[in-house]
Amino acid sequence: MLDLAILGLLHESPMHGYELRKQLAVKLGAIKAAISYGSLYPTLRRLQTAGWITEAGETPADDAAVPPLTSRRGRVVYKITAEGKERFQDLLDRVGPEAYEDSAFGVHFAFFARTAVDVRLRILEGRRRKIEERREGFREVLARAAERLDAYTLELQKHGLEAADREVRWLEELIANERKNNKEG
Amino acid sequence: MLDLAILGLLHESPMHGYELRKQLAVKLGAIKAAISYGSLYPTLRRLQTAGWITEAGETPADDAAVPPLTSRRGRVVYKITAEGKERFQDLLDRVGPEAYEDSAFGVHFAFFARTAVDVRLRILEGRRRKIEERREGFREVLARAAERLDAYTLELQKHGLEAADREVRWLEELIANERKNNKEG
DNA sequence: GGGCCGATGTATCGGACCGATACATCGCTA
DNA sequence: TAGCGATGTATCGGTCCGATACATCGGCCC
Repeated sequence: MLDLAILGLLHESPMHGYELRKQLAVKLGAIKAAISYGSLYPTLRRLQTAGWITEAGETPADDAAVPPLTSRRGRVVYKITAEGKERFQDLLDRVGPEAYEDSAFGVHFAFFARTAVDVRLRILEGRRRKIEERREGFREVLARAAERLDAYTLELQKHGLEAADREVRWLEELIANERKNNKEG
Repeated sequence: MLDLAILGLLHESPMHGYELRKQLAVKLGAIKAAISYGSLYPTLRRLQTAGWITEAGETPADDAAVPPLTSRRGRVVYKITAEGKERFQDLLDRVGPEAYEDSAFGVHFAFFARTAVDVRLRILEGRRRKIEERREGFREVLARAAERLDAYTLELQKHGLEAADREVRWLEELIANERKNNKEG
């Protein structure tokens, strides 16, 4: 998941870790909290080892005269490689059922602008189906067992039902739009 | 987090792992997906080692005549201990900022029926503050950088804003209710 | 001038939690 | 009677988080 997000951002422009995290927090803000450094830096190293990104060395030392006693560790700027771009497209296209899960869906959606139309539709419809099932779960609980639940659990179920319902409608809209643009374009 | 959820459920009645997971899926359905066995069973063992739960042995072998060749491993029913109940109350009462986070908030809320009024209010207000901040974030992005975002990212931000807005209003309602009942009761 | 603080920046470690997998039993139905 | 889906316990590898550490830089107040 992080792989996709990081490759996607670096695809737009080279960046160092800190910046990456901030941009990610904005881009995925609606979906999940900012990712932690405990995930980010190890992942960056892994991506680098895999050859999908490289260090692009921030303005390489024109102040080499400065004694390296306090080994001045500056920012590390990463950029995506050609292999990285391939890998990115691969991750975008090869969508399994995971793509409908809460976290993965958000990341995929965030890069829809770079995703093929049919893949977009497949993801949106899969997601819709999933949320519909979730909604059905809430309905059943509320219909069959409402009297056995305490007030707060009940409230949580109702809130969940409402949220699911709204997400389904949101997805319907997006799907309709996608289909329309698909025909017109 | 799991500790709280499991102790809470076992506080209501003894249960075995599988059942625990199902009940949890219902109780927390609005918040998070069902917890995995890879989390559940290790946690059960941990809670048992800590002395907070014990095995309550499903109707202890009145069929001891059956040869134990196929070491018939039946269901393992767990029940909460006195120490476990103390621990549960402790977890309910000692609320730090984690309790406002997405996952933790849901679990805390699910056991509000067993939570003191002032603690309930503190959690609800903390949560509201947190979501208000999130909402503010969306507003700022939309106001300051909308033209620089692609259509999908924009859509995600708008959806996030709306969801945050609705959650704040939901929390307002709950808080108002809590205050009213507090005075009346 | 000097000290402090918050933002910027890289990095690690332990632990929480998940997804896949394995394996066994039970009751139903084809 | 064979197969299948639900029930049930359990482990393993891997992803990701939260806390923590440490260093620099700019601005602010005294």
